[in-house]
Amino acid sequence: MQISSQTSAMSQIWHIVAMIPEGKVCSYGKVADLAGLPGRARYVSRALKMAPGELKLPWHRVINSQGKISFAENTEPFIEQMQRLRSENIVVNRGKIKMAEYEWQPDLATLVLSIPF
DNA sequence: TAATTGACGTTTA
DNA sequence: ATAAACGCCAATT
Repeated sequence: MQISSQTSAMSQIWHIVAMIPEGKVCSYGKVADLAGLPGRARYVSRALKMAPGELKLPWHRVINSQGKISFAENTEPFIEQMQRLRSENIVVNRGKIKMAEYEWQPDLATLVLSIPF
């Protein structure tokens, strides 16, 4: 694996995801915005897929803007994500949750000071 | 080198 | 509420 500017962008994303607190969720697009990559929601999904397992990122707390799990229903990862969310007291119905109730509201000051430039 | 693929989002119908 | 049509672009094929 090559350390490059791309890796840097991914690490930005990883830092953001790592900050999502238990019992809360954040959309791919929002993570991208917070990481300074507007319009790059798809890149967030790639970054999560490429993330080393040792980082133990709370990847299950990242869902799409419609409040739904993005893995196809009944697939192994879909089921795991749903179980992980429920284990944090998040109500999930048909892979969908109520965004208004669980969306993470990041504190900008903490955010800025937590991310390396 | 070129084409396809996605753990997505917004706009439009 | 649902769905299609775009836009996006690194990684994969």
